[in-house]
Amino acid sequence: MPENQERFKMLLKQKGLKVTTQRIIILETLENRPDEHLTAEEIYECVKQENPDIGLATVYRTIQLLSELNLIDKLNLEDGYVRYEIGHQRNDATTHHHHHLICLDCGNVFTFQDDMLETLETRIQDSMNFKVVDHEVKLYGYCKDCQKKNPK
Amino acid sequence: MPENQERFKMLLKQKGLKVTTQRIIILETLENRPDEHLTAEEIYECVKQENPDIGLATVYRTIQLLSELNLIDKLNLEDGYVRYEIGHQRNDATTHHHHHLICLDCGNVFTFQDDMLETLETRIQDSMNFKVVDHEVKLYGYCKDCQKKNPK
DNA sequence: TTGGGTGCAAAGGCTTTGCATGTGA
DNA sequence: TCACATGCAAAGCCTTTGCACCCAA
Repeated sequence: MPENQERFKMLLKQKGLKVTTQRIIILETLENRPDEHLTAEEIYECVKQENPDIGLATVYRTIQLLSELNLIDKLNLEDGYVRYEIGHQRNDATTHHHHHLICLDCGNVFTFQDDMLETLETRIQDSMNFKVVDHEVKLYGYCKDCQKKNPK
Repeated sequence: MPENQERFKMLLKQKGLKVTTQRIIILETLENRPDEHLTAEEIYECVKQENPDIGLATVYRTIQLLSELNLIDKLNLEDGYVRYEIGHQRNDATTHHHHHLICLDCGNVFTFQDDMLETLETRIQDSMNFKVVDHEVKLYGYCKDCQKKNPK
């Protein structure tokens, strides 16, 4: 798990950037919550518990940095906040993301992996002459628990 | 094509809302650009040519109304603007959208329809107990023309 | 007539930026 | 030492809201 941290430090050095306490804490915070999808404000709240003096601007700047380095992924649920999650391990070199199931009732976000999209991409590539390099899939609906709570 | 307009007028009356010049012009503007994905500001600029006195707030309010009535679709390209397009004709009762191909080079947005997603949805429904009611798919890559311009 | 609609300007709310100070290498 | 990083507050920017006036029905 601290694999990401090593990678982060390496990438920072490579770019002539500095390894600061704040940057490490922010990455750790995200690593400790692998299945959550936190807003900048939520990350800020978590991080403040470790380092009360940190500024929200630093959170925003670090998030942006982590995102550029592909260590975290963005997720936009169209509710006015951009959310972030630690990048999921990839054993190949692709930048393909996993996908999201968003419950319209409780708002929970679940993730899934499916390689059917690869087939779709090939099809698009052939039929429309469009070279796909990345994709994003969001499925909206009702999760198991919410279906039970509100049957019908 | 003015089918949407009739539908709009009907829905407005049904809800006790009024058919105003502004509302009609805004819908017409979107109908006249079926393959574009306009921001509120862009819609405002177009609409001002028909009615220079219109206010940006009215555009925002009408867009929201049209969106709630499912006459237009939202599209978020994560560039800080929400975009809108006239709803594409559906001969069934589903709310499924078409999908988008977004060129990372020229920024153009292309649309495509593919029913493979239905299969994916069924699969998710079975394997994860998640009842899918809507979906959104975005494929990022390079369009035909940009591939020609920048071969590699 | 009258309740919804519009225009304008101001306010909101998330995110970015400027600047003086702090700090890792 | 010194360039990069941080904190704070201010500014940006898209969007929403308050309010007085306007106009479909």
